Amino acid sequence: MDIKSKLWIEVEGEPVFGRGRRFLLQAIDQYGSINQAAKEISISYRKAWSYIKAMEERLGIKLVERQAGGKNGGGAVLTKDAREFLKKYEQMEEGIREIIDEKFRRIFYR
Amino acid sequence: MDIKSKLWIEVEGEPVFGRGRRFLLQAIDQYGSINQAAKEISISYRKAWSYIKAMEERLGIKLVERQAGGKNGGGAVLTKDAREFLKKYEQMEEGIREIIDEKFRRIFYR
DNA sequence: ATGCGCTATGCATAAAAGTCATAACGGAGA
DNA sequence: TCTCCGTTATGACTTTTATGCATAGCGCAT
Repeated sequence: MDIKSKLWIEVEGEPVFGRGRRFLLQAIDQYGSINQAAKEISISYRKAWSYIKAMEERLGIKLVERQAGGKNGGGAVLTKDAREFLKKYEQMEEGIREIIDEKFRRIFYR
Repeated sequence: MDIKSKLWIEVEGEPVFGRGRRFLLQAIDQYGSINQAAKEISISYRKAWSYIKAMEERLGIKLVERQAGGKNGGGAVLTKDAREFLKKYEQMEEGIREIIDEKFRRIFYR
């Protein structure tokens, strides 16, 4: 028996940011390409693209600067806003998992 | 922008208990009927029934004692095991929401 | 006997998620 | 200049999951 938790941010009742999207942005930052990032975190390009589109629409912020064609076929980089948002979200998650796990052990397996 | 969180328990990777199921069991306890409970928390009887079935199968514990037919058409009551489980889960949720909300405000709206 | 409100469940429908196919872009190298 | 490559960008289809509908059976009370 395991405890699980999710943490996400909504705008007008629609999810805009969570763990999966965090992974995606981090991977884009690392690999410089949506395509490569998607492969790395094992989701389809289509899905990654939809995530980004939805995030940007709902937050009203440009998160990923894209280029189709050109050197290496193009690529994508995070905007400054994206980095700031990411940082805040990381702080948000920090420590929460531990609190929950500890509580679970204490209550269910004391 | 709001922060949301979910907390649930899994057995072998399958969810067995979360907030929705907690509401359901509490409502059954209160109303003495799956049907009435489902109406009260605005889900279909079908869904409530599926929840209970899955929970019982995965936990391997009988949670709800049911009777079809009889006085008042029958009804349902929680088993002792269900009450114990419910109590533990309630303790589990307690305080976590507050921690998350506080953290969210501090980080995103400081 | 009949009615009532309940449990029980198969089946159809709807919604969501995932997959596939295709187009366009623009630098690099032949 | 022209083709190739890896990328972004989407529409359309398929598969899976969730939801809702319809119907049957139960047993007390009247």
